[in-house]
Amino acid sequence: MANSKKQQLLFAALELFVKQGISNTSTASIAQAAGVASGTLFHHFTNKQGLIDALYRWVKEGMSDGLVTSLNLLKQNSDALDHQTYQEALFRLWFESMNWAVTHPLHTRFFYRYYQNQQVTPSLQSNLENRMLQQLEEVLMLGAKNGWLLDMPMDLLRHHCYQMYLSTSQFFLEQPHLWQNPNYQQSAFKCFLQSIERA
Amino acid sequence: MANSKKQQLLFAALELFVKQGISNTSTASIAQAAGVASGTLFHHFTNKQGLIDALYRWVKEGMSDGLVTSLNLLKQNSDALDHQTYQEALFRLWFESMNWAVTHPLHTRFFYRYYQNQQVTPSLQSNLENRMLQQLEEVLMLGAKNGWLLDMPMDLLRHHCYQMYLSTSQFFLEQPHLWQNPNYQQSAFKCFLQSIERA
DNA sequence: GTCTATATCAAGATAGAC
DNA sequence: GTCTATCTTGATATAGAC
Repeated sequence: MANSKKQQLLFAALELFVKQGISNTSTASIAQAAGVASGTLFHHFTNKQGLIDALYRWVKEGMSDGLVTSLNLLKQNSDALDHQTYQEALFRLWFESMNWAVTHPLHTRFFYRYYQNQQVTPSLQSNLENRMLQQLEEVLMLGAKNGWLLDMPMDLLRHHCYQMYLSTSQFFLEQPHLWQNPNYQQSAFKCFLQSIERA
Repeated sequence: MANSKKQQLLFAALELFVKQGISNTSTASIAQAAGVASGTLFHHFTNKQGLIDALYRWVKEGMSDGLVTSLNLLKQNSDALDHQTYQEALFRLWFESMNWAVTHPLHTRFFYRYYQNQQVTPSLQSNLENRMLQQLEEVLMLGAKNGWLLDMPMDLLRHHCYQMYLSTSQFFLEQPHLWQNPNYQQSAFKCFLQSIERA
């Protein structure tokens, strides 16, 4: 079946890329790991770069999907929003993101490692990136408008939040058992919240 | 002269790796850019990996050198240390780091891009990494001991600080003119300080 | 769509003169 | 230490049968 082989190839590539790096992984070995002939890979993807980009898109969309739900919930009730509800919404967003990272180690590692690396076509990368940053900005605007957040330039704030999400998820990804530890879980969020709240 | 050619090769590699990525850069093109014969590269480095690792070490040591000075200043006066002096020391440390990043864009980009990427030999990478993290921990212990910092697990705190340094320097590196803007400069530090201080 | 077999080629690395 | 010339390999990508 067409789609099945394509999926198998993507998944095999994900595993190998994370384990050994993209440039150390030959298309032949991907095909083999997927249980597919080497020529078949080039039926589904125009070339190795095409496979890399498709994989990146696939992974990134998986990451976004989880967030979009939480984000929409928050934006629906944006008219009558009090400070506490906003904080709780931020927490849910944060929590879901971390949870997704810890439960999808391969995806997260791949994304994190090839984020801003020339091995993924840069234009594709920044397109997907911008979509996510834009959504994040909407959420932050809600808080800034109400004076709940630090008075700082929005682009810097947005960058900071995004990077804190990336770096914290990376921390828990490396040590998943710490994500089960309430002290770590709460400290991480407190640190995040404190970094952006108006003092 | 021996050392000169070696340096030229390192610098040419730095430029090309940052511009096109490591795997898209052939040893031949590095030699050419350095104005050196292709065989000469393999006299100075055992192979391409050797060059990559040497470059990584070189860059990382350049980054650390600046910090060590600031760090020592702080540790010398650690006996009689008040809160304000500690905050000022943190600021100096932060400021020097950012400044170094903005004034050394190639080094910083290279480091940032190949940080935790399989393209640099992992054991080398974590050795250099640990040295820096250990120094950072000493500084944070000073603050934690006096109850000035958020009561959170030290490994998480250390990771957070290191990542904030990386991500913020990356922000200003992409837009160097914003580093000249006091509002951005102060906001960034405030955000950092607020994220780790006891409320 | 999938396979096998193979063409092509570029890049890493070496040999040996200077 | 540096150069030129060359070897070798392994990976991408294609051709063509099924």
